[in-house]
Amino acid sequence: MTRACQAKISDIATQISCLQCSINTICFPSGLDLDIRDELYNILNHPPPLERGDLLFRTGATMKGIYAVRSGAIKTYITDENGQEQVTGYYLPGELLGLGAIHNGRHFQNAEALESSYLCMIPVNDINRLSKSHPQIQEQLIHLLSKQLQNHHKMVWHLGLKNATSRVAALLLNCSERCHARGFSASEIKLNLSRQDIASHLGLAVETVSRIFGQLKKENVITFKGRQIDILDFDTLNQHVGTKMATTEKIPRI
Amino acid sequence: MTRACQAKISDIATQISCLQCSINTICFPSGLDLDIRDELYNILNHPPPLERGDLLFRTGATMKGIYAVRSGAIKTYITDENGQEQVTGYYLPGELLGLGAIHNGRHFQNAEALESSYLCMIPVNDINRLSKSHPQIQEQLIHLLSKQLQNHHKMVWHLGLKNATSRVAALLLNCSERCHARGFSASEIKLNLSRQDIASHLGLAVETVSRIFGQLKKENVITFKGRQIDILDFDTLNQHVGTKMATTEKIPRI
DNA sequence: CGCATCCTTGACGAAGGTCAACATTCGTGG
DNA sequence: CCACGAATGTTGACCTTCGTCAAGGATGCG
Repeated sequence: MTRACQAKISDIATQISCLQCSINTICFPSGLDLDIRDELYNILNHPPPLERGDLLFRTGATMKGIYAVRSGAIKTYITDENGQEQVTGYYLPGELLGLGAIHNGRHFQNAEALESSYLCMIPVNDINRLSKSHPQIQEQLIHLLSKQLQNHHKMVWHLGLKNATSRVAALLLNCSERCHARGFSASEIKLNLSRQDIASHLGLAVETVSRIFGQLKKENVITFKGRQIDILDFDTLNQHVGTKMATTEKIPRI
Repeated sequence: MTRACQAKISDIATQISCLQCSINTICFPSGLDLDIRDELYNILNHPPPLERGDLLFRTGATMKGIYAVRSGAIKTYITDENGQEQVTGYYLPGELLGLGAIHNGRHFQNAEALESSYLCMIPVNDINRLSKSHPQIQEQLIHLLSKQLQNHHKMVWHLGLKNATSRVAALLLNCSERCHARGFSASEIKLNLSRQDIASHLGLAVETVSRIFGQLKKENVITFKGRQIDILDFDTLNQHVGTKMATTEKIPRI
């Protein structure tokens, strides 16, 4: 499954700068002394580029540091005792992965590149060392962890939806929202998960996913060619999920 | 829905001491000066006890602090535009809730007591103030956030299982594991979610949950009376989920 | 060009949702 | 303490949705 990690990163369309990267508040927190910013920049580690199918880490592996996707895409999955994969998440440029391993130093799932991918990594030792002298770094980390936790709450919500179309709609909107948050198009998304990956993530059969995609296309809700998806009708997708996604900013009702 | 928050906490069986509480590493980190421990103890806030049905916080509400369940049980849920509840999680004694709101100061979901419940609360301002002088507090918070993130990865995995029995089995094992981690019995669990709550959480119909419970009882995998459940056969439940749950400590494969 | 992988489509059957009736539990007030 | 009603849980019959199996296309890579 794993191949040599020698990649030609051809697809720079999905590459982002540190400005859009969600890790940049760690790398370059505002208000820090210049020497610390330099130091942070120096410890920022660039692992070898990954090609499609390369593993970034495995279940049980020792955590080396926090990864940020710079370009490409990563999926995480669990493998059960029969060798069946179950996709638990996907990570787009600017997003962090591996945070769940901080507390015990071991990864809980496998992480695999969906396409040629560049990553940044902050070694865990350096974080610990630097954060002793600079509490701001920890503050930022808490912020990021909390945000990711909230994203997972959303995911739990979406996976609890009762029918297949709703779950697919939720996935599409979630992907759209995350792309948009990173400065990409909200409507033209490239979700590099295979139909099998999507099915596995949502607890569906591949054929069901394929049929739902076909159905949504027929109803002019989306168009797609392979894994390039264009959302035409956000309202209909939102109706399937049952509520607007932008609940984060909802006005308190009392 | 909400009633007056005047509770007689009669069920002290599920009450735990600070020793088993997952917040205690924040409240009383080892190696801290005595005066700081005193200060931490003083800022620890005890909100009025909740009765079944009382809301702890609502979607969109300003986050006041981090809550820890001391006794009782709390569920979190999202309400869609049709007023339909969808349960996104439940919290047992010793567990924290509200961590997902740290990054933006607003709660994303509703939290409601499933039974008479005591909580502890650390006001967010005090955490911020104290952690400036005591980085250990932040370290602990990062640890706890990471752990909860990993729990959510598990939940995403469980909700992606393809059939109803697997998802119910995963819920039971998850509850059992969490009870056990707090020093309660792993086999005799009191899951105070209604069948409707369980169904909503797992994306099933109430009747399906009821039938699966009945089926598992007939197969001598569990027994139950109302919401008091005894697990008789962990192996069968694990087989339904497809893998051992105790993957956290799994040996790395390379 | 040819093979492998991924995706789509159809036919069929099984799993689970819906509707309805009934049972049980729990809280309330007499 | 009992009686009543509301809320919760269970069971059965039926029907929809989704999974399975099988075949055929599309796409990409060597």
